[in-house]
Amino acid sequence: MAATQQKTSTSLWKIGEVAKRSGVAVETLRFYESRALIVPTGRTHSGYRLYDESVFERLAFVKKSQTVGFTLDQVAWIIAEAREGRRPCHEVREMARGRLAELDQKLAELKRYRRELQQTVAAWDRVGEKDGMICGLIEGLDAGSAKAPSASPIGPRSKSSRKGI
Amino acid sequence: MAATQQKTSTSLWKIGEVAKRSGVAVETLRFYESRALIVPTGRTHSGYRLYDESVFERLAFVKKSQTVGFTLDQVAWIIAEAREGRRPCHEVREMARGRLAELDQKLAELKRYRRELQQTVAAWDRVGEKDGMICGLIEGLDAGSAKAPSASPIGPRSKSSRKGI
DNA sequence: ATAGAGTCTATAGCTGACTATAGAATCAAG
DNA sequence: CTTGATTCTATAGTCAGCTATAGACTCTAT
Repeated sequence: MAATQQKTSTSLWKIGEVAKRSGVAVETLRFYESRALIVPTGRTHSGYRLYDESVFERLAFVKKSQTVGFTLDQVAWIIAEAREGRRPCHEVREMARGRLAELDQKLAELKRYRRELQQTVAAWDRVGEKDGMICGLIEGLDAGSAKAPSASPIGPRSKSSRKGI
Repeated sequence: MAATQQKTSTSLWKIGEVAKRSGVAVETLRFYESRALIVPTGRTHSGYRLYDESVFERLAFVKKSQTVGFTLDQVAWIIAEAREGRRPCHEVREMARGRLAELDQKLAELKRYRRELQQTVAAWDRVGEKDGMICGLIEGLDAGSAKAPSASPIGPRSKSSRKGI
């Protein structure tokens, strides 16, 4: 009775313990619950959430899904389907296919950005410090001349190494 | 004197006209002004913004900068520097270098995601429909087992097919 | 008994780049 | 002169996935 952690045959975990073991922050766990991604097995008399082992598998599922690029909404949908006894394999595959296509598109995009940036830098090196524009950022290359209303003016966000590809 | 558009030697544009010609939305133009990216040459007696030709070059600069991945804050900084007569070429190059590194990192990340996703899909094909977990999304591969508190659990966003899978 | 850690709910803020709304004024055409 | 488009300012909302705060409880160790 004096054990540091009380373990029944199927041990139950408080949210902080789950956080520590899973690496997912406490607030995030509650947030996940609000998004129907996880559900505590029960509560203590005082309202503390209690999780069983399966939460770790579930969190792994969520993480894995995120890793391959699914949104939390998608993951929640999959989980809901599975909970209702359905096996949304077909749809999940569709999602995966869609995500793969997106990934390829983004890869191509990023490669384009990269090439463009490198060429711009190279152009600076050639041009040196001419006057007129700021460090030759525009004249460096002539793509994207702000005259096309149709093409989507895509701009990648980047702050530093935040998440978001 | 009865022309559709009054043009002086250096013609001035109203915000809607700038929007139409540049492809940048009116609200975005005002937003850019609030971020010190553009400034109207003047105003009409009634307060309408008036832009001269140079705004298009400026917008091109902004777009170009976005294309290579600079944030609006960075662009604003560059513009402010240039306006004060400085030539922030060195810093701009630093930014570019940093951005290039980021780009490479993200490229690598995306490639990793892609590979992982493809392997997961392939694993599904091999495994078929086993029971236990949802469509084998977890067992398909064993990376990212939600046990590592240190490594940042990076997850890319993707909207794609919102509701209908 | 009390300090301090952990947990609870509810709500608001963060990131970046917009986008939308409300309500008023102004302008151009018929 | 009236209608409708355009513009103005100021403020709030969007997206996704968290993250932080406030204020109240509860649990554990000394």
